[in-house]
Amino acid sequence: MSYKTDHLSTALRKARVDMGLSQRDLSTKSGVPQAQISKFENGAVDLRLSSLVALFRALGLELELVPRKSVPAVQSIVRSTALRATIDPEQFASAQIAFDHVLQALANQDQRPKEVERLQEHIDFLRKVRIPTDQVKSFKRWAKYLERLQKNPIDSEKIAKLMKRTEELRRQLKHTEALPNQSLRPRPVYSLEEEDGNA
Amino acid sequence: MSYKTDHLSTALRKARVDMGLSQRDLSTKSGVPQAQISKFENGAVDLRLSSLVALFRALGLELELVPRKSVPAVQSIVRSTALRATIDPEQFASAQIAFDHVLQALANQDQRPKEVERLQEHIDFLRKVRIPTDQVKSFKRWAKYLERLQKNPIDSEKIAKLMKRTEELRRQLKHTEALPNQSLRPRPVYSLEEEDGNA
DNA sequence: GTTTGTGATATATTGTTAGACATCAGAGTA
DNA sequence: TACTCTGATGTCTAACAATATATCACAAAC
Repeated sequence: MSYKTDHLSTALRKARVDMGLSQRDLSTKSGVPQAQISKFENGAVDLRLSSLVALFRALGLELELVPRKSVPAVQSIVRSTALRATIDPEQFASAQIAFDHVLQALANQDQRPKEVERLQEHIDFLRKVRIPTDQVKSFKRWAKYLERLQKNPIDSEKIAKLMKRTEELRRQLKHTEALPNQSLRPRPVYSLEEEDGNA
Repeated sequence: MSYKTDHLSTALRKARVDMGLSQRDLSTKSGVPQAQISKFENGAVDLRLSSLVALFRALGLELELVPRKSVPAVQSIVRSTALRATIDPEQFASAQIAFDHVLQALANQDQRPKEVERLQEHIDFLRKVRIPTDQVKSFKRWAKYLERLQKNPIDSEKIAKLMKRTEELRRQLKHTEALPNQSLRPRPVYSLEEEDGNA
């Protein structure tokens, strides 16, 4: 790699990790095979523009052409807007769906209304914060557990564990201030149909 | 071209033209064949990153990764710093050398000291302005004429024509204000050795 | 300790750019 | 008219990305 484009590959890796995506996730989102992503991130391949663009677009990034003397100014702008990682919207959406399923299951059992209420409050909190980059992994683990819960019958033990994990995640994020003007329409527990994917 | 990178190709063409470079000039500067440049500018090829970077670097441009929401801010910064085109430094340097050659020839003939003086004044002016993008072509034609002069014996008729063309160019640029703090060390007529190329 | 997710590699085939040349037509100039 | 520069296009071979698929080692979670 003599032509020094390391910054692009490292930026890709950083952006991907910050969004909590694995190489395989990004592969399905962008259409670029996981093997290619790995090679690119390690500087072992000279990608074509089309592949590059596909990768970056999937991460919400654009390639811009900047005069060399304006590079510092541009980078400072970018830094200032990217202090916190934004979880991949699709990923958050599926976490929400899973969470709603669980809540619904709990409501059907109409037991422990107090716990339902607390869980609802927690997810509302998570909905309105942005995850600091170093805690994306925690969020992802939590979301994954939620998905697993969604697929299996729920007993009281699992509910307890969900409570515990949710509160632990929230504790980790307690230093994260809420976004000022993010509308927080209280999503009803029973509305499960409004989501859909976008490629 | 479904992946819509037109802005990169049009930006390349614009930057290249603004610097007064032909596709072949850019080809020699960047190492990318002229045919590829033509195809890329017309969206007929899916270049590899290394080729892209070589092209952009040769024009003093860098590829930067920008979050989609920051793109407008970045573009406005770039626009504001690129109001005027900067002539390719190497190109200007060779124009200077040619000009000095001509001046020296005139000095050796030690005739028309007044005209020598006026020409010197003109080149000093050209040295300290930036060329508006729509007049790059005029500058280039003038520089080319200078180069031709350098290679052939100079007679009084040619001197007259050089005067005419130089003054015409300067007239075209009269609305161009001088750069405020560009040091204008008066280059002596007889120093011809100080230039050298950089790839 | 078994399962799962992760990133790094390997192989094989296919497709296309890279690269070096060669034209070629149009515009501008001598 | 002839000459020059410019950008677009075509041809050929070799190099290499694109793609699909399969492992593999490591770590974390259950």
